[in-house]
Amino acid sequence: MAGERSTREGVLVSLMEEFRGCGFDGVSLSRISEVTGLGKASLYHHFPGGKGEMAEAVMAMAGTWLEANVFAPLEAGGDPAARLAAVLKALEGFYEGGAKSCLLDVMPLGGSPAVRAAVKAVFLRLQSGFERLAQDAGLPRAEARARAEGALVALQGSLVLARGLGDTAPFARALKALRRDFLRSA
Amino acid sequence: MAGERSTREGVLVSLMEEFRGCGFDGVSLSRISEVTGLGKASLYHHFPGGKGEMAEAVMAMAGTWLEANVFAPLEAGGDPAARLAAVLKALEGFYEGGAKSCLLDVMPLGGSPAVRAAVKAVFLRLQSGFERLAQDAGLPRAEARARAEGALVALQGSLVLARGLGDTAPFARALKALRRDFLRSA
DNA sequence: GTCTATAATAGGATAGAC
DNA sequence: GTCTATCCTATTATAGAC
Repeated sequence: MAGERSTREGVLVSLMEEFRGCGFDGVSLSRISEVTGLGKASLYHHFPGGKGEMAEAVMAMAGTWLEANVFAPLEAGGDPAARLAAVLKALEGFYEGGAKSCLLDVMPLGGSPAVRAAVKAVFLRLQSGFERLAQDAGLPRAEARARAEGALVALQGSLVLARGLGDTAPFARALKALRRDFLRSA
Repeated sequence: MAGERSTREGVLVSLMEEFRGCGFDGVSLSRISEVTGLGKASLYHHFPGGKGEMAEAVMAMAGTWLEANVFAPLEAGGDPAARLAAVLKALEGFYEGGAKSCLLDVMPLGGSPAVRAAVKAVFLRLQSGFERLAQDAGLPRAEARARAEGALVALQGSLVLARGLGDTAPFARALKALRRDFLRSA
């Protein structure tokens, strides 16, 4: 997910960094022009729909990344413990240990209905993916559902706390607790 | 905390609703003028520092509310179960059952250093307040610390999830779990 | 304390050359 | 595909009358 600046993907990576750092409304086209190295007109060549389309494209790219690094392990067969470890490691990297905010948190504010719909869809798929993982580990359906929601709450909440405190430790502790407890039998 | 629109407190209540609904950058002075019923010049009469000062005033008012409805019960003596119940009931009302976002989540994006400092201070005080409550219930210090952080994570995370899903149920479940488990002996 | 009016700037978006 | 130049609107903020 590293980005050469000249490719579309590189532009989107820079865009994502801006959006998750400042939120949709906090990012200006001038700023986007700076960080991507592209003039405003060039940006409109790539994203005729303007800032709204840029946000949707960022959500789509994040979706692609999630597909490969989170949904796939969650929904694949195989050892639940290994799948959990893979997912948490991927998320730890994505959030840079708690230093970066989550698009699912910051994008709904100011984002278009399409962006909000994407956020909702991702939350639902994460929920069912974690639920599937917990069930594969032998947990009953109701308990699996509760743990899946708990995992999403822990990830989002600890990121909010980490940002507010300017300290990544809460996120690190949340990951540690998930590794320890998520699959533990009831 | 109900607001007549003409008093300073009423203006601040309207302001807080806007800020927590759209974030700092998502709120314009025109919008603020609409919802408060005051012209822009009048707003600058009350808040010479402009939007930044309005945000700081909102944080201050929220701090006052927290003082009376959350910090006081957390830090008071008396039955821990009753204090927990009072705090959670107050928070449930403040967030309207999960329908409203938290300033601690949305204000750091775009907010001034003063606002971010206020957010951090509130998180620290909440952390130590919940920790005190758990200790008063007989939990060892380390466990009390962990539960306090867990409570903040659960509140923030469930609010993020509720907003993203457009469904207050995660917040309701988080409150229920806190009522059930926060003081339970280890 | 509130208003109307207005400035000054930043924001999103487009035209047209290269 | 990218650029410079420009447009239009919204935004923040202020002046000055009442």
